Amino acid sequence: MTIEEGFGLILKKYRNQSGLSQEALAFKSGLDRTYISLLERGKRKPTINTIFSIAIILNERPSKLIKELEDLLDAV
Amino acid sequence: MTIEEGFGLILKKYRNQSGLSQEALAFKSGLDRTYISLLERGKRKPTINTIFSIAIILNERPSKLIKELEDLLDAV
DNA sequence: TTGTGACTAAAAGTCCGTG
DNA sequence: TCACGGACTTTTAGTCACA
Repeated sequence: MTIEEGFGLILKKYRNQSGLSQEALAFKSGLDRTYISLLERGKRKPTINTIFSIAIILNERPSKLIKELEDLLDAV
Repeated sequence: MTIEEGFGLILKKYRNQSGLSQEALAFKSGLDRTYISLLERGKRKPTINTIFSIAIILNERPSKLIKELEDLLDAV
């Protein structure tokens, strides 16, 4: 699994937990609906700013998402 | 302070702690020396992959760097 | 040893749409 | 509600010569 694929899985998980649609998350974070879709499918590598923007909207600490990503990648 | 400026400070701190020059870090991480310089001065927003690459060379967990960045930004 | 300007190639990110 | 695609603009990735 690549870093971006792992990030996509984690993003999707937290977004679903928050009850937000891709479109709602996109709107709140100032990103594009199709870009959220690309991220969740592991087709894009977010910049550090994008990671922070999304994490904040999801009410999570960026480091928590990254920690979970590390664990996911280590687990393979 | 912007996210990328904060990241630059943290990168520089850890690089200095490791005793590596920008050039040495660049060589080990397969990046360009001037790109490391750009990152440390907050002139670039690294992608998630770049963050992971650099953290690994510095023998740190990416989440630790991000955690420190959060604290730095919160502290302001 | 590092900062910087100038640059090209590549990827981030947007906006239109469809099924 | 989402995956997916084409076409697009903006920004980062990555390199070089020079100070």
